[in-house]
Amino acid sequence: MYKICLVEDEISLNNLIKSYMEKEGYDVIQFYKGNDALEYIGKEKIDLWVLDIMLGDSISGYDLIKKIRSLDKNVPVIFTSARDQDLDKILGLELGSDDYIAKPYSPKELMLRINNILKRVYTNSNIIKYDDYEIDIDKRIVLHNNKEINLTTLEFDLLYMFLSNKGKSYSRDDILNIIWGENYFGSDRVVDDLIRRLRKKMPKLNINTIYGFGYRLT
Amino acid sequence: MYKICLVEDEISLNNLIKSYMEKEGYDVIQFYKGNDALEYIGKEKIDLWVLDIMLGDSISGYDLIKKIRSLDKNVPVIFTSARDQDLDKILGLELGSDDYIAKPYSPKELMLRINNILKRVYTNSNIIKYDDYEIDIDKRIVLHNNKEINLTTLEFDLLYMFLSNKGKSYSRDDILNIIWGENYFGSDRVVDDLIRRLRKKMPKLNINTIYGFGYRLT
DNA sequence: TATTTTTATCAAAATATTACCACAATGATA
DNA sequence: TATCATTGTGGTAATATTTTGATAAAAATA
Repeated sequence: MYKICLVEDEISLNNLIKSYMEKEGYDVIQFYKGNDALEYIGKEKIDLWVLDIMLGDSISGYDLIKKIRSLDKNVPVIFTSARDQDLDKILGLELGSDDYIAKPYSPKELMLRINNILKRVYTNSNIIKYDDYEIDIDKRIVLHNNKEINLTTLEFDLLYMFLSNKGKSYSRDDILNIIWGENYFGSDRVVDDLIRRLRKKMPKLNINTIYGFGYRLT
Repeated sequence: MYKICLVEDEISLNNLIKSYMEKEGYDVIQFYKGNDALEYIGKEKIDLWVLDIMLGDSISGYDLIKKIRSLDKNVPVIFTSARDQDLDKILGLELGSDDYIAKPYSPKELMLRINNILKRVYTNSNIIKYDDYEIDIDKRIVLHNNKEINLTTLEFDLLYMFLSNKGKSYSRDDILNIIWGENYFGSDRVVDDLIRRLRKKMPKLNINTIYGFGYRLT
């Protein structure tokens, strides 16, 4: 599920857009004040920002984009504005995959744009999301709030096994066969330790122990 | 400098796109009305057309493309449209190097498409940049601050493999298959050594080792 | 509750993998 | 054939990872 952060000081518009987004199945974090949004940046991994340029307080959309970009050069951002001259400023930024939509816009149009952008930016990649983790299968890397978590080959394979069948229970034998292959005949206690290492590196992973059987990711 | 002709009846969108194009360094001729555009066709040499299908007056994008094609069979054209069913009609045309983008589109996306098409159609060099390196794929040469770095065949193939999918992790087997082909049955230690040689010649290349798996260029 | 079985944790030991180098083999070229 | 550039090989050193074994903790069982 994509997480969208919406910053808009017109309260009724903000709520309207939010409900549209939620209807579409997005997870929405909304802010009415630039200050609150500014403080929030970096706390959670956001997939798309929708920023009004003119916010009621001393913080503007420009201030927000600067901080956002300092932490993530690629996350898409859609600006909204009522004034044409703001466009030039935005163009001056030349940063990331930005987009612009002039006020007054129809919520429908905004939603179409959002869908398009998310599809374009995230579709060609093979990325699985879990909590705040982003697991890129092709690159074999795991990001947590844009910071890379370094997994060994076995650890990554185990993680991938769990993710490719979320909720499935794996016996120790299953895991040995999948990760170590059928020619491994050592002790099955290695599984415990691999699980331990993965839990340690990715504490938010919900790996359940099934006593007397094996493990499961929920 | 490329000359782009933009035909779009939504005035604000037209202006927005025009300023994006100019920002990118293109020479833009804009029309709000199909009639004006129709009259203009053939007057100047245009490198790329961006046509809205539904124009406000009696002339549609289809009428324009017919006249354009009667004079130039190859000039690339990008259609824009709000309606899905228009897509089928366009595909039915089967003319020239056309492209299609659905409304509402993000200006960024349109610009990306435009850049790609112009590059594909008008340029025959294919140069990838990485740090201070310039890699010319067709000529198979690498420049570093305008000084040529001499790579062997295998080294260049490896470099090209990495560049064609930046960030992707390649297992040793992947690399053996891609570089040496499927009929190679020697030791996979050749991979290490090829990596070592490439690293030595191009030290700024960020080739990561994935212990127990393979390598990745970031 | 006491006992047994299973799992978690940790650090040291064992193992596996990779970097590096020099040299041998190969293959193209003059 | 001699020369040259390139590629493959094998050994060693350096590194990263995994396994092991001991003990503690937790869960099931009687």
